[in-house]
Amino acid sequence: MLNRIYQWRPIRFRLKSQFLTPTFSLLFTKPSVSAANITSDDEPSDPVREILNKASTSKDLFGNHSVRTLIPTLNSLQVDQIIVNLGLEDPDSAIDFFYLLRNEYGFCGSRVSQFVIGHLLAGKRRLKELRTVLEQMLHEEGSGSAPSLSELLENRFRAWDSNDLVWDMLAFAYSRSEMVHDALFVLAKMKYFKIQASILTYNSLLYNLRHTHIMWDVYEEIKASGTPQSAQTNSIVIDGLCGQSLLQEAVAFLQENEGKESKALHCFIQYTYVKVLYNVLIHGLCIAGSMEEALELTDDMERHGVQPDVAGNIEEGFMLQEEMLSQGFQLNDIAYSVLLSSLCKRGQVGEALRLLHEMESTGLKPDVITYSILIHGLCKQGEVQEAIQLYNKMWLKRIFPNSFTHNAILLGLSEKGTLSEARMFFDSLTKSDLMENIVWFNIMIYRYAKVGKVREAVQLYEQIIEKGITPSTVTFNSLIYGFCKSRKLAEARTWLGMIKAHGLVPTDVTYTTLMNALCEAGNIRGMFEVFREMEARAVEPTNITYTVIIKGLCKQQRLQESLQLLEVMHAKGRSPDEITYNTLIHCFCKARDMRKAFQLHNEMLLHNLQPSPVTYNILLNGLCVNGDLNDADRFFSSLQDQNIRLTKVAYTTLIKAHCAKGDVCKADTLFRQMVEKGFEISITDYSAVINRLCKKNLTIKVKVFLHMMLSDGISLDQQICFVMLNAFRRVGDLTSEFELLAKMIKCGLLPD
DNA sequence: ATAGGGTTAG
Repeated sequence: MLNRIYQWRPIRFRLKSQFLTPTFSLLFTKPSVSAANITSDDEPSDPVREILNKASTSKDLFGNHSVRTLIPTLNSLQVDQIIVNLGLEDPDSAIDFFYLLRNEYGFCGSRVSQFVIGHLLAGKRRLKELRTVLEQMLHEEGSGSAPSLSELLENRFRAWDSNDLVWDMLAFAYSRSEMVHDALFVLAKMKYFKIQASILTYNSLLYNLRHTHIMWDVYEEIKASGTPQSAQTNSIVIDGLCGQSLLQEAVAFLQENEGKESKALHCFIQYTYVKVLYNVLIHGLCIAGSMEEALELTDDMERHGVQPDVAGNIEEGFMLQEEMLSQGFQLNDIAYSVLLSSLCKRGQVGEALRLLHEMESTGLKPDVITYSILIHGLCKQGEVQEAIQLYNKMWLKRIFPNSFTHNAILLGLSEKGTLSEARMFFDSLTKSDLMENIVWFNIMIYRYAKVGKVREAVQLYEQIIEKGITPSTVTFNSLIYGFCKSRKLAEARTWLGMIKAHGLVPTDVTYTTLMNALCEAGNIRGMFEVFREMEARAVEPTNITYTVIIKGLCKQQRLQESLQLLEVMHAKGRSPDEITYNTLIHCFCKARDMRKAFQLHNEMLLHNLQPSPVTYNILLNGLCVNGDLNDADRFFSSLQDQNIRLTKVAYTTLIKAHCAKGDVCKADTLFRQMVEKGFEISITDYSAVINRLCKKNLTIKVKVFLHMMLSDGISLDQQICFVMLNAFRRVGDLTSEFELLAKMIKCGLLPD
């Protein structure tokens, strides 16, 4: 049967010269297999006889000086003669002689010598060495060599002890070397000679062929040959079927061949669940229109060796899942974790929590990993309180959090909670007996830096040094960021030096942070100096670095150069993102070039970049400031018509413009729209409108907005009250003035 | 077999 599978292409017998290293000035020029035409009966030539004589008289053949001097003069034929003769008398000497030639003279022996040694090793059950010798031979011969090697084995070694073992090992070695056709050929020969192949050889072949239909031929062959199967055999078949997306076949195979506790089943369940999950997610993303994410996920899937289904097989996936559940197949805890982690990555934490409960109700025990995945997911979604509840729950269950868990919580607290909350948790971590983690410090230092508390940041740095913890480049980057935020650029540069002093390397982030600060300070020359140092140190600029430079160029009105840099980015594959474009669009708006601004917006779409809400805010503001307000209105409406996501800023931008330019009715309408959309309205938003109305003495409208604001439950502040009082006074509206004064007294904004 | 983390640009 196996012969049928593989039709041999004509074999070209390859002449291979074998070389001793040139220092020994001897070439073996005989083709490898034809060199085999010797037997132990051939009359040995002189050096051969001499060495063999020495061997029979001396125990230590290779310590013998005259043997040593003879070796470099031997040719391939003579080596074969020695090994064959030694092998008959004293196998150990033959093996030692072979290793000596190989290790000290770089000579591997002819195929005959290798097979002789192979048989001797097989006889001594030194199977690993046997495999190595054969693998080396196959490595030298390459694929397609099975017929010639088989022929040699067949003609010259048929009667040798351990010949069966060598055949089997030859097939195994071919299979392991991924020369599958050769392995099949050897197997076919073995079958012809009625030599039983071992299950190891079969499994290896099965594994190599598991993604082809030939797998079944091998499988049938195993069954027919009566070779006892190993536990691995079925797992390989299942793995292969899953890899070929033949899930129904896999189920059928399991039902026929496996109990419910088997390894093959586990292999299957995990595979299927991951696959079903991926497909459901991809399907969902396609429907939601996030093709990019869907494609990303498909890549991810293929990287994990899972073939995605063509769209439409999702239903099948679900049915399969149900079928499996109805048959009493159970997910194990790890399969649940895989599922949970994928859901969390997609932001479907609620779904993940539901699964956690399902898991618990089926009697499975979530472990520290399960909990960490969930806690991390919750923190990423900003649901830190939920995460902390879960964290407490795992303590109650005596499942102890590890560094994964702690980092997630600290990061969540520092992002969503208050700084002092994060600090309390940080202190509790550093006070406990845990191994201290530089990442905890980095998180806190960055947070302090961000809010301008450089002193606290530096104190933490000093703690790091006192405790003997090694700071990372990120530590210094965050400190530099802090000094930049506090506009202490000279000190920021000092810390750049600290990186080097600690034997660390400044990164793109280091340089970009500094460059941005210099740019903000208007020191474009300084920015370019840092950029030159970055280049000199061969630190690759990122798209962020380029964006900063573009910002700098724009500041100096070097708009053409900034556009050129945009091209450079495209050319270098450092693709500009929406922030790059926003920066540029902002610059062109400022330069009152709305045409170019919109052209850049279109270019974004061409490059498949989704303009962000910020992009629209910039463009809207540009239209409000530079153009006709009607243009701004039209643009705004068209965005609304296309259901494009807008932020509150889009509304307030337009509202402010209408207030300032006098169309208060329009402003009023927009304001109500904004409220209806459910945006949270603050005193700043009301103040922005009221301020502008007061400036124009439109006190009637001021009273409308004041009323709206109070009924919205927003309390007054002193500043806006004085603005209104002045306006009421200017227009002579005494009643309103006194009413407002009374309100202020009530709120404690004025001493009565 | 199952998990991740800190820093830069509008």
